[in-house]
Formats: sequence, C-alpha cells, structure tokens
Amino acid sequence: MKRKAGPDDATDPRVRRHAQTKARILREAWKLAAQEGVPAISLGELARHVDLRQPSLYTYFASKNDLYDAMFAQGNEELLARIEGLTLPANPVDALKSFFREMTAFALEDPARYQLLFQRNIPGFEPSPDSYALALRFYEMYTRLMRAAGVESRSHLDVFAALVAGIQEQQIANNPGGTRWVRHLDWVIDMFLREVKRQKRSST
Amino acid sequence: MKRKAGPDDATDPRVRRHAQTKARILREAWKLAAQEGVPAISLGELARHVDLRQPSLYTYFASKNDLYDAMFAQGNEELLARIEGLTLPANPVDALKSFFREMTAFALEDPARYQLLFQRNIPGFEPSPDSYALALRFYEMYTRLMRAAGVESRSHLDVFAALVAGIQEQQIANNPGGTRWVRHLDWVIDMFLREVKRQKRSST
DNA sequence: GTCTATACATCGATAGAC
DNA sequence: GTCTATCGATGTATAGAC
Repeated sequence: MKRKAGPDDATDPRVRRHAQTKARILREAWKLAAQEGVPAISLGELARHVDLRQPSLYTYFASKNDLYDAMFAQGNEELLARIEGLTLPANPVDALKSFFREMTAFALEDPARYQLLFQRNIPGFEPSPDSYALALRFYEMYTRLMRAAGVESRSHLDVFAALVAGIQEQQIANNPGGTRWVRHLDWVIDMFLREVKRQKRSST
Repeated sequence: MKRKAGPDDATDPRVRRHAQTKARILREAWKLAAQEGVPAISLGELARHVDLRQPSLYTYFASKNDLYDAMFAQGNEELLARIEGLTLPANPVDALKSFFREMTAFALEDPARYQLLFQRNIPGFEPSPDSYALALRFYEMYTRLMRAAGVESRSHLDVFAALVAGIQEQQIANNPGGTRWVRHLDWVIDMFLREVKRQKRSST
C-alpha cells in the first residue's frame, strides 16, 4: 500500500525544492549578518540577494523572528557538530583546552554567529524552545568537561564561562582577525583550575 | 570696561536657560535609555517626555549622534568623578579592589550607561575625540593602579580588563539586580595577581 | 526657541492576482 | 510559489511661519 506523500516527504520534489530555497535564503542571511551584523539584516535586502521579492520570503519564514530562530538553530547545530566531532585528549585539562580552542575558533570565524548564539542582543528575537534546547546541549557538554577537570560548583562554572566570554568578546570587538586576547586562553584556563584547586584545599 | 556677553557667557539668562533645557533633555534621555536601552531611544519619544515637539530638540543637539555623544561624555564624567573621588587604601591590591568595586557599582546601577560607555554597540554612534579623551582618562587610571599592584605588561592589562568586563556583562545580562557574578570579583582579582606574580617568578 | 507641516527613508507584514 | 501593490508604523531631519 503506497503511502500518500505528506508535506514533510523529502522525496516530493516540491518539498525538496522548498527546502533548498530555504537553505539558500539562510546562507545569504548569514552572509549579510557577517557584513553588517545580525540586527541589521533587512528582509528587503535579503530578498534581493536571493533574487526574490521581499514578500516571497514569507513563504519560507513566517516572520523575521522565524528567520532568526532558524539561524539560531543552525548555528547551534554547527557548533554542536564541531564540538561533538572532536576527539578529546584523555587528560581532562587538555580536553578542556581543546574544547575551548574549538569553540573560540568557531566564534572568531563568524562574529555575527557568535553574537546571535551567545550574546543574544538581537532586539525582538527570542529563540523558540526547540532551538533553545540545542543551546542547552552545548552547556551540558561544557559542564561535563568542567566537572571532569575538577570544577563542580555553579559559582565556578558561572565565573569561568564569564571569563572566557569576556576574552572572546574583547577579541571580536577590538582586534578582529588577530589573537591579542584569545592567545592567552590556555594560561587563563590553567590559572582558573589552579585557583579552584586552591579554594578546595583551603576550605577543608 | 564691560565685556560684551558672548554665546558662552553663563550669566546671560538665555544661555543659562538653554543649558538648563539641554540638561533636562539629557536627564530624560537617560531615563528612556534605562527603560529600553540606548539604541531604542527615539527623538520623538524623547521630545514628548520633555514637553517639546520633536524638531525642537534640534535646537539643543545637531543630530542624534550628538545626543549620544553628550550622554557618552556625561557618563564618563560621572564615572571619573566617582573614581577620582575615592580615597583609596594604601595597599595597592586593596586599592585595586576598591576601584573595581566602585566601577562595578557604577555599571550595575545603570546598565544602559555601562553599555554606552563600555560596550559601544550603539549602531551609528561614534564618540567625538573630546568625549573619547574622557574614556582614555579612565583607562589611564586603570593602568596606574594595575602597575602599582605589579601588573605591567599590555598582555596582562588586556586580559584582566577582559575578565572583569566578562563578569560585569554576564551579571547585567543574566542576573540584573543580583550579585550572582560580581560577588566573585574579589577572589578573581586575587587569583589574577597571584598568577601574574607566578609568571614573573617562572620567567626569570 | 518653538511650532506645524512635511520630506524622505526604511521596515515588517498582508491582500490578492496570476 | 511568486508577484505587484500597499498598508501602517516608525524614524531622522529640514523648511519656514510665528
């Protein structure tokens, strides 16, 4: 008995073409975001770059927020694929360094994407629960690696994430393309782990 | 011989009134910024709050950028007044902690002001040279105190500023009104100074 | 110095023909 | 699915009367 093709059937050529155009729009949206920042994307400009009229975009995204949400989800998927694809060293400290090296490379190669995923300044954008779940998966990986390196408390997790974000943000804002800040990440990690050990020692 | 009153003469009642109205506009602009963020300030809304029509604002500010610049300068002057008004402990480390305690309090009491002064995300705003000179004075104070505490290299100054900014930004973004991040500033300072000492020791 | 009126631009979103 | 046409709102800035 032949199954009737639903709107999600990837073999339906109309569905395939729809998905392809949607992907093309997203690709172009990332390009625009890289040039002028995510908040500066306008649907009119985006439509011109994909050879469509601006209202036609609404066939693919119900609203501008929907477009942002698709970008947010895609960015998180890219990040997760890269992080989960890493073969991490057995040594937990080295694993942590590899993790952050990869994450920092990801941040620097597309600051707009980093802004969308981690700074979330974009006015009027709120990620959907489904997209946000992807972001949580990254955070869980972070906590797991930190725990393996001896960092357990929420305070320490909070502070360390803030320190790393601070370095990455200064790098992107003040020295794009360089390494003025991020080249110090390794010793900052060592410094922090030493401090955690020290606090544990002195609290007993 | 009586001096002719120029347009800067503070005794000229018209000049005084102009300055007062300008100050009132600025006060209201800060209020609006605190509510919806600096970039969301619109001249129309601002005019309504000071009981003027929107075009009348152009008597006081030549453009929106001029308004931002006046806010930027005023914010920096407030910060400098607070910092320079501190009676700092003789111990350089304690002095550094006092300095950052005051700066953090300043940041938390008006996140929009902090954003304008230190994050500078505001689209289309570029501070004038005069205003920027104020920001440099703050940075000089920072370097002076750091040097007194044994931190000399540009790398260390860079990294530490990034760490502090990271903590402050996470605090503002994720826990406004709380102390989830900033309550750790003191031990982060200690940790950093210890690390600098350690690096000096091991490099000889 | 303040006002009315308006120019001028940009933007997101919808209606409805094809 | 794409288009033209348009709505409706918002925004900065200017012209010119009073």
